[in-house]
Amino acid sequence: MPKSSVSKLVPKVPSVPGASRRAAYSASTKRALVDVAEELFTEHGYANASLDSIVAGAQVTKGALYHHFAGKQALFEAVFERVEDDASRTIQKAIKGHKDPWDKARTGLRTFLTVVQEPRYRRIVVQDGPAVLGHERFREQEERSTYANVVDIVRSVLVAGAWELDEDMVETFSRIFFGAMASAGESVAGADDPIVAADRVEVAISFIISGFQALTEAGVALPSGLGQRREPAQD
Amino acid sequence: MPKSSVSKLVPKVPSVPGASRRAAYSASTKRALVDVAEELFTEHGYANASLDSIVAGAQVTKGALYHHFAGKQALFEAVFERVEDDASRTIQKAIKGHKDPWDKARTGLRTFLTVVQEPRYRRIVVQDGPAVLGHERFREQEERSTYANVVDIVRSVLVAGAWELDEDMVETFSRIFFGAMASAGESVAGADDPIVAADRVEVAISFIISGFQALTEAGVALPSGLGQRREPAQD
DNA sequence: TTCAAGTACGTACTCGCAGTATGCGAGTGC
DNA sequence: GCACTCGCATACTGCGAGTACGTACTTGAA
Repeated sequence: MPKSSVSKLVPKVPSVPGASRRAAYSASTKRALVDVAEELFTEHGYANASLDSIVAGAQVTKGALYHHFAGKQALFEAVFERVEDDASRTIQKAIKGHKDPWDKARTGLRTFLTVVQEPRYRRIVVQDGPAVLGHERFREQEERSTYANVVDIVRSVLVAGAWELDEDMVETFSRIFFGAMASAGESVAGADDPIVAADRVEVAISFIISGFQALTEAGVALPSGLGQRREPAQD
Repeated sequence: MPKSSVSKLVPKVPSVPGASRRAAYSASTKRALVDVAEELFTEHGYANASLDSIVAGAQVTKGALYHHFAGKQALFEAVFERVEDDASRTIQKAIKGHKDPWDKARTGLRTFLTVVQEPRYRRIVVQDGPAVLGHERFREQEERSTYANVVDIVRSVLVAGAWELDEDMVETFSRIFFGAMASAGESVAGADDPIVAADRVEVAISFIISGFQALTEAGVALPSGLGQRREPAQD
């Protein structure tokens, strides 16, 4: 029994000028798939969200799914990308306009702590992301979105501190802060009172940054010429 | 003395006095299962390591597996626990004897950066752990092992800094440093030259800690009375 | 208008794998 | 010695990802 009549659920009409009618419909079902997938992946997790339930939710069949995506993982990746992009954009919006680096850092942190509380971000990016995509692709995706913001902020702060750093060191500091924020975000999201917890995190990180500033004033330099130090791994 | 004629694949003889022969054999197969599972989970990941391949590797059948474990996840949990415990013990051993807190922190960090390079730790704890166990159980497990070490170290450092902190703040700082270390560890493990990368991480974190020390000398206090600060964050 | 080609799906299957039901022999307590 | 239950083996079930193939509707050319 063909579904034939398109009476009920009408997809969005071709909003992209120049695109054909068919292409518009196609894009519409693809979006529907990603929408439903995001919802079910968030609610049940990657492993417990069956493709059958996803295509059912999107009112299509597996044929449609496999026409648009190479498989379950590819579908997840599409969802992942969207969630990450949204998060990244939210942060960028928030920090735009702040020119003082410390101020920018604080705002970025605060925004991140908000974003990380969204269920979809926690589940899809933080929890399932690494396992499903694997280290490799997970990192690749991150680099182009949220992590890039962190690098940007860290660079501003370090430059403001009048430290001369090679890029490797910026990388290292960024990784450290990114991890710190992610972990802190987790504890915030899981706290009884997220607002209080977020405040605590902010205080703690501000304190750490204060340490940076103190070192600036004291004229302490970062050791340069990394890569020379040798230590026989285990002592 | 047990009969020595049991030819090949002899399981460990009852090394636990008081335990019956049967119990010893049972414990042996259980260990074999966890051993093989650890290996295959590490190599192929949780999702791609089939129970059939695990029981085959352990030279038993699914009957044995389901006799000892409730299911695949339970088996993973046993593996996870062991890997975490090993890591925790390694770190504890390393920092034992160091009484200077800063020194202890540095040693702990260095050891952790070594541990996190073990494939089994990266795959089982870092990559698959959160997805398989879920936030809840993952955190529970962590709290009793590696994370506990971090809390210990952070507490020493903060006490040494002559700061008076409530436990919540110790928690917060610990989370932050734990996340920082985990993330840093990831970048170390993925670097072209892990030794150089580890050095960079050490320098960066040492620098941060130096900031703490600078603040100590400057007599800067941490803002206390957390939880009062409010920010109209909707709701 | 017709028609050939291709696109965007739908239908019906396969196969691998986690989990289950059940049987059975070898220790173990009495 | 005897019942019993423990530790495991065998055989099966069901679910879910992926595949092969059919088909209606578009689209562009003649």
